[in-house]
Amino acid sequence: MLVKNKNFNLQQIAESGQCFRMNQIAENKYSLIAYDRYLELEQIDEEEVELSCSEEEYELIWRDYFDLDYDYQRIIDTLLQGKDGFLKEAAEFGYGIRILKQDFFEMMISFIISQNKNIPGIKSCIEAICKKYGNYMVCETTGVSYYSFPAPEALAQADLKDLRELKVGYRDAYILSAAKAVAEGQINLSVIKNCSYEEAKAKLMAIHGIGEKVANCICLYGLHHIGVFPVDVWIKRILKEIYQDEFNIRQFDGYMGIVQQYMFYYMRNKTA
DNA sequence: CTCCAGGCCCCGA
DNA sequence: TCGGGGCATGGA
Repeated sequence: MLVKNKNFNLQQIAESGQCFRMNQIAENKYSLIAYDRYLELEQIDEEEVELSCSEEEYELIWRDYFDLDYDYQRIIDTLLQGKDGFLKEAAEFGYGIRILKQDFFEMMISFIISQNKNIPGIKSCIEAICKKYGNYMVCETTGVSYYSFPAPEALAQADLKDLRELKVGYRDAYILSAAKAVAEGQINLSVIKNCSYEEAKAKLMAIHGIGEKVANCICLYGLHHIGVFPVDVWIKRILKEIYQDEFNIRQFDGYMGIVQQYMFYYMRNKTA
């Protein structure tokens, strides 16, 4: 299944720090596990990506997952035509990144794990959790075996000692409280999906182990509130060192989260 | 070896 | 309401 889009770059997305189960498997080729499925993707050229799935599956899952009906070029152009030098560089550098519409529960747990961890560390914890609490599956089209991300009910039955063995550290209780909140109904997906950003954030922050930053990431990546501006150590560094703490986060009202993604990605990689 | 990571909780002021 | 210490652990 061939997809044409001017702003669809696999490497950029895989390394953007928003998804943790997308990995390079060969030159220009990536694997992805999401929504209980396994997908392989190949960057054919700057504007073309080949997906290892049928057109039906693409229409059902991946078109929406990669937010392919949203015009990211418009935002890139806005930044490139603006007066802000840092944002120009960030837009040029982050060209091809999109904000994925990932699974809500997976984002909850992934960003709880993310606190005080680097991205390779986050990934290894998530894989360990999938292997222990997810389902063993085999992809029909590729024959590749993998573990799905666990359902809330499965993870809610974990005990702290077992979680600790997966090297999640002090986040064990946070993971458990979040899984129980979903499994027991305090957080209901169909309800929170229809909440405003403020309501969703408040519900999330009521969970032990979810603060403002993690709640914002869940809202942005798990609920697709693209106006949200998560502030982590890298963004803090930008706000202080580049803008002397005078950055106006209201200047891109309604899509500040996308701009944030370009800023984060540029700052994290430009000196690496 | 040391330093740091897409932070949060908890405590004392 | 705000600031700082403590926290588990692996990667660099």
